[in-house]
Amino acid sequence: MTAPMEPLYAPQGVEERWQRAWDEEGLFRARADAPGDPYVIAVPPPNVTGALHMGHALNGTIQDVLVRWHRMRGFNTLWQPGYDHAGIATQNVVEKELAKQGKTRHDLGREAFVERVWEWLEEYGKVIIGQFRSLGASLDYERERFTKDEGYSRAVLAFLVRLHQRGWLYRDSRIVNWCPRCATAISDLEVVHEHVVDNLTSIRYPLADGSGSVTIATVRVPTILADVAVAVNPDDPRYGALVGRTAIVPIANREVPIIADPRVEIEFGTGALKITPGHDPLDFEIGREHGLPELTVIGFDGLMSDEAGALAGRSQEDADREIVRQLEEQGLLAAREPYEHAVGLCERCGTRIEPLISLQWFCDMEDLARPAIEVVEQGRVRFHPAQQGEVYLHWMRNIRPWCVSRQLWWGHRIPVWYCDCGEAIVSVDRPASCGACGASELRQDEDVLDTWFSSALWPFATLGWPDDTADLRRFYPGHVNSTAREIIFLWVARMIMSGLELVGDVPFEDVIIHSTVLAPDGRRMSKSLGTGIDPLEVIAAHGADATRYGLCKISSTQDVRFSYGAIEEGRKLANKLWNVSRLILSYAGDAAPDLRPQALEERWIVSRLASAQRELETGLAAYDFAEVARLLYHLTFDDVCDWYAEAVKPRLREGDADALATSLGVLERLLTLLHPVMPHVTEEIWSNLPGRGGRLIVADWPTLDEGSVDECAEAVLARVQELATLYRRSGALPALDDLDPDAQRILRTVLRLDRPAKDGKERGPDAAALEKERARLDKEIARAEAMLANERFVSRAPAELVQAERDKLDRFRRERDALR
RNA sequence: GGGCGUAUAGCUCAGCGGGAGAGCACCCGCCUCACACGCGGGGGGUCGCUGGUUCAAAUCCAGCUACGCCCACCA
Repeated sequence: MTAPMEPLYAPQGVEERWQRAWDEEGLFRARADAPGDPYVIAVPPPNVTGALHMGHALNGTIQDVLVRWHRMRGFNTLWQPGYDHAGIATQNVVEKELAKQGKTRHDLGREAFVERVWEWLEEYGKVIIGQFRSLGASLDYERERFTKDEGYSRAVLAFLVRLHQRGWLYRDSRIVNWCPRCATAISDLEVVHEHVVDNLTSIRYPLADGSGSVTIATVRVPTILADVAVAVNPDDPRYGALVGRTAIVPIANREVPIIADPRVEIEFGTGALKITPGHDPLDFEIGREHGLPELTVIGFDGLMSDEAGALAGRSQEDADREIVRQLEEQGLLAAREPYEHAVGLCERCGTRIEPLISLQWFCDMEDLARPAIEVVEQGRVRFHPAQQGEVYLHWMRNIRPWCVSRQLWWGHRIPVWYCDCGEAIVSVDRPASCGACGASELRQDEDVLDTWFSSALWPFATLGWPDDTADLRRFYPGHVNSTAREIIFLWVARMIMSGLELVGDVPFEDVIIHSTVLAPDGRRMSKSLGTGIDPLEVIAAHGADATRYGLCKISSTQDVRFSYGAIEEGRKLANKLWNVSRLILSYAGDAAPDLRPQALEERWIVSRLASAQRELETGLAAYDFAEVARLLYHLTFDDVCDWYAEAVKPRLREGDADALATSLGVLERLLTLLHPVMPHVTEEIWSNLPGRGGRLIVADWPTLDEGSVDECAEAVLARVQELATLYRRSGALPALDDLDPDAQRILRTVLRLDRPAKDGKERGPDAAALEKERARLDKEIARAEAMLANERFVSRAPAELVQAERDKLDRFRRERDALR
């Protein structure tokens, strides 16, 4: 014992001390040559610029509970930590720093800017894994990896080369989501949608032969300058005669064909759609299929471009006003009304996305997706909860090409070299010369890869892939990936695809999609809303164990409100555990722990521990951490403290050898079961156990045999508990003659029947309480009798159910009689 | 527009085919030699609404309402 155990458990100091000790003793370390079956989880690499938030805390807790449980069961556990370089996010952070000095990245130039990012990371980045420590996360901190580490970077480039070899990679000018502020393309998954109110403007396009006009509707008036066609649905009876004729785009005065395309919605607007391949994804597709020109009037800065003529350099809002004014003058404005619709925003900076045509690298995904669909269909990869697997499958079955290039400076530079002769060489290392013309003047592609392109390799690039390392052979495939719902597609799907393609096996078997933690009022936790709760502050105030318990407790549903009540419950559990340990240790001191029970309360608690363990293991295996928390709470409070400890106390005082040994055994077992959820307080108490060497973190998890549950003892105790409640409620104690002597002793002990009453305040039978109890029993008896009188129930319900009802009726009648 | 989820005690949630539960809050009684951050007892609920299936529905099915999330090329 390091210090006398105070009645109030204070996690502060204790937790930090154990975090340091476990680490220094190397208990988190995983070695390829260590014994035991491997159990592997890779922590979702947080952004290098990030700080621990509640989602990380929940996810870290879930993973740590699993990892600690498996470690105790003798698995060779590897919980791999690390960081994601987070290309666009990190670049934005450093650009903001520069902006404070009035500079842009272009003032520094590419090399100096990237150098600046590294410096920034050195000073301010990479703090979050350290914050995981305060949660008690038993990560192998020595294995910290970064997606921009040298070895990891080579893996990323090797992935791209492989895709090229497979023929899935291609470069093309296509329409992409362009963020004018970040000045880069982003993937569909990095676009967030927000509802806004714009104007829906209906514009008359005169027919070239002067025979009338066709009216289109748009929310983006300025883009009419880049219109190249008007499309109608071929099945639209209103427009059948127009197809093949020519319309004139107002302002631009351009003659464009009227074409038919089934993707035009007959119901929407006027049923006629202006086609602008340069500024709309659907129009782009229609344009390519109909061989239409691709005009542009908006530039990469989001402003009207030179092609917009007189409006060049103006904002789209200005252009909108100006064009509407002119249309009105010309009598071509048919209608203009407010219209609510969804617009795409950049996930990182909130800027409105411009669909623009640009030259990018794309990867066709169908062949990558096919095996990744199969492994989920076949159950080789399972989602928890299972419905999330359907979400995954739906997306995978409709997968679209992935735009992997980004016009950023911070990231993995695309390993493609261009020669003036037109040759493009895809290679991990810079080629010495052009294979086609022999020239040595090669230019590397300026762009970098999507940050998710590198995260996709996390489960095996961290183990040394593409090299055939001992780690890779030992620790791949892994077992569990626990993550947030919003990155199923961005990350989980791509890991499964890359693992199957590059290593030939799934990266993990179970995908846990954990809850989204909402603020206590049900709103999203966010800094800007002021609804965020910092887990570090919660840990500092209530302790890591309490926080872990609380997070487990609330982790059951898809969305869950953060609750201080759940944390508080965890704190009370830690305190309760601490105090019952003080009780047992103060008596049992140097006894040798034993779990071969003699007396009834011992047989009972040993049985309870076993059945609770069984339920606990079921809960853990099903990733039902809320159930795990519930079980541990009731096991500790109700079973161990309120009943076992109360019952055994007099025997402990008397120095009964069996009681001393068993109570220590019970305590040890309880600490073992609690350790995965509450590692610090349990380790602290464990270290106070006399003559107990070693650490709880690596202690043996008990194995259960067939006879570990004593149903008889549990039944007798249940009867004792009922009688005690009846007495406490009514002051009346039924005859005990039919009770086991041990049971009578326990009842007398917990009810303190052998103690003299104070101040003559002897509590006699309470007539009202007794009457109430009688009424309750009468009701139960009537209900059971009615059921058994129901012939359909007796004949159709399962026999054991009918028997159970008979047993209940007997018991109720017995108790009713006892109350007379 | 498609998909998913949630509606049970004042609050946060469990239960998911046979006696309405937990924690917190509330009321009453206890400083009982582990813990007053504790112990014991108690009050409080047409289990969102409407139908259906069943001997039996909080629990299964259908529809409705409200809220939340994800996906989506209706301009």
